[in-house]
Amino acid sequence: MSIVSELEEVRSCSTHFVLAINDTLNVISGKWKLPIIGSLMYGKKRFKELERDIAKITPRMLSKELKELEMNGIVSRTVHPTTPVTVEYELTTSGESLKQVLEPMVEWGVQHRKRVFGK
Amino acid sequence: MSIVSELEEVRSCSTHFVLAINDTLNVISGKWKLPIIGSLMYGKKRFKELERDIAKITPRMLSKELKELEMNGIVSRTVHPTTPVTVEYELTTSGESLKQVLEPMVEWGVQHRKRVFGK
DNA sequence: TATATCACTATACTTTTGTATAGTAACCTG
DNA sequence: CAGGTTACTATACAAAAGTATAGTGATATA
Repeated sequence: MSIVSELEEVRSCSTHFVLAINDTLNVISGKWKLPIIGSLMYGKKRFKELERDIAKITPRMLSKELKELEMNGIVSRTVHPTTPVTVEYELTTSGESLKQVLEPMVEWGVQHRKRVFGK
Repeated sequence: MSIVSELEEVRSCSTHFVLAINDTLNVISGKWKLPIIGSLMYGKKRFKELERDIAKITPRMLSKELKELEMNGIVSRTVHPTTPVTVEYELTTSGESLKQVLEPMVEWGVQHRKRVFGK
């Protein structure tokens, strides 16, 4: 089935429509996923670099969210056998492609804020 | 400040970028907001109609989420003094404009599912 | 008079999500 | 050989989000 006709079908059924959006939502929701993705959009980073980049994140949460992002194919993890080991996290092509959904969210967010708290 | 130059600024700063996306995310996140919005995309609905439309939602959650959506200017609430009272919920123009962010999410969600569970 | 409809609200509870704090193992530097 | 670096994990706890169940008041119908 082509992507175009599949999208037609999903759009026509409220249940499938909501499910597809939830697939996307699950990937980016959680308190720290966006800050992590945002940071990785500037290039690959090591664990400690992310920890320093993202104010107030704890190593537990960073580790947890990175694992989920990796499972979802959004980031890749590469271990370099240096001493001490260094681990690099990087956006996959799927991760990069999230820009197409984040960009409209930025636009809507900015416009919404204007509507809510005057111009 | 124009919307265009403002978007430029937001895109250039990781913190503002994440904040704008979170403004959007907060409006649509929660287990029941998308089903509600999805249902209202087919036209105005009364409380009981929404309750019947959305499988397994409790009146408590429906009431709670509708209140939040109303506060955020996504839905409007109109009371008709019939007996018993009927209350109609409808998407505002802000609510309708969410389509511009939901549509890319549908596309990404469908493509992501293909990538994750084979074609 | 008994039951049903409408649009909710109240109370108590469980589950999920996130925080705080400390610790691990391997190695390098002073 | 004490202290710092790396990338984490373990345990306990607090807060937020969601569920289950019952009840409200006005009115209409059987």
